[in-house]
Amino acid sequence: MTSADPVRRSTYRHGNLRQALLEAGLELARAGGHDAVVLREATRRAGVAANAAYRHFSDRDALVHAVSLAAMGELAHTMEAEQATLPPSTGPAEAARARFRAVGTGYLRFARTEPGLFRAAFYGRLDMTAAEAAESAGAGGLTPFQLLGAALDDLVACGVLPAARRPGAEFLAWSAVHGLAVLLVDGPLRAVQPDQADETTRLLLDMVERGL
Amino acid sequence: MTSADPVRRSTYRHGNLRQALLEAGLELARAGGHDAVVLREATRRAGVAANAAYRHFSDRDALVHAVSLAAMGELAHTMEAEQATLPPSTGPAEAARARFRAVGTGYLRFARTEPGLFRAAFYGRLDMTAAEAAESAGAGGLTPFQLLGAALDDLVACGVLPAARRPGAEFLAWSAVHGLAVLLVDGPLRAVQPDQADETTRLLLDMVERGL
DNA sequence: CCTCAATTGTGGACAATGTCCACAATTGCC
DNA sequence: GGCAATTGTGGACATTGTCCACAATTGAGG
Repeated sequence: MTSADPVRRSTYRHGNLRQALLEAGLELARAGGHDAVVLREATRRAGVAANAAYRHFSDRDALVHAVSLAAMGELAHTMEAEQATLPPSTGPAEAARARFRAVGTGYLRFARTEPGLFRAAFYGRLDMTAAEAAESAGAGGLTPFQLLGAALDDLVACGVLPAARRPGAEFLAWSAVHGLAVLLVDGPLRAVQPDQADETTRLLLDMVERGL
Repeated sequence: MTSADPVRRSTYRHGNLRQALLEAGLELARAGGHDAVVLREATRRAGVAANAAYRHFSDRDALVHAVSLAAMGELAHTMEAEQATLPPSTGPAEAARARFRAVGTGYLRFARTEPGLFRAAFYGRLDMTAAEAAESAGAGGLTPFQLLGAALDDLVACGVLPAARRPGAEFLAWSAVHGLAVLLVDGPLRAVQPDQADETTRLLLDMVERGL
């Protein structure tokens, strides 16, 4: 089942090829990560000749990069959704703590629910500009990285995290959560049972909270 | 400069093709990570027809996997070297702490020094058996994962780490260090300056020590 | 309304790669 | 000394990314 949906069109122009290619690329990435994003298959799904893609993406890499940003956007959505499910807390400090943990659990939920998109989100030859690009943002307009930063700011504002520890804290928390995600998704920990993964997630966030 | 060293040989048999392919694969991985390991190029460098590889590896994936294990072995060596440079410590607790940190700094040194091998070490469709395979061991016979476990055991033995926190601790420490490594090597943090990476490494290990 | 240039798609081609099949050279065991 | 297993070779095929020349369509300016 390589090519699906060979859309026949009557007009010579496609109309919205760039978007169609991006969506096809996202589907491919969802199924197999960034290196499952194959240009020709995307054009096939869009019902268009292979070369047409080059009118919208200079390169296969350009398509993959666009897919990366979109995948990061989906990650942001999952993180927002996780924060939205939080029960009302007792106090502001507890609320800030819960929001912070939700950033991590949302991140890991996404990685385990959409492993292909997760891998695609972080392997497109990207730098920090990608982590702050508007295309990578969720409904609230914040990228995953910015959601983490906001949660950390809240921790400081509520006195949970000493201000002296704030600088660079995003990279520490990010590293810990990202590391577990990578090990679970396509690292040596891929075989662990879901409930064990949940438990490890909890322990990891405990460690981060204590250690930050 | 695709194929180098087109070794001419007089005998029909190569003599040690498997090893030659593995070494060629390691060189390719060193230069470009696991997906730079291309079967035909490896055979070219070994001075042999492309199909000869199939007598020793069932698949390209099998070659990549062997390269992964070998790369993990090199990682183990770097970690051992890092531990070997430790100055004599004041007490056993300090020594255990230093050995533990050396595991992390060695890991990150390897990732930054040999990014290609590092990537290759962790993307070969591997599970925990790879982390404990003899091929992945260093001079001391321990794999990177086992070196970490030993360091944690020492922490417990010296009373630095409560025994109740020991179960699963390797996965927490590993996640944190691995995450930073991945973000630095081909994640969004690839552009940070070396001294900033050093500083972040230090902060990360502080966090882990406090939080474990 | 008509022309003409810019835009967007098409078709054919090329090199590279992983992998398969049939065949050849060599080795070593009985 | 013969014969079967092992190890390499040669040629082939499908797939992919990418390039070049060309075709269809669109839209702006006269």
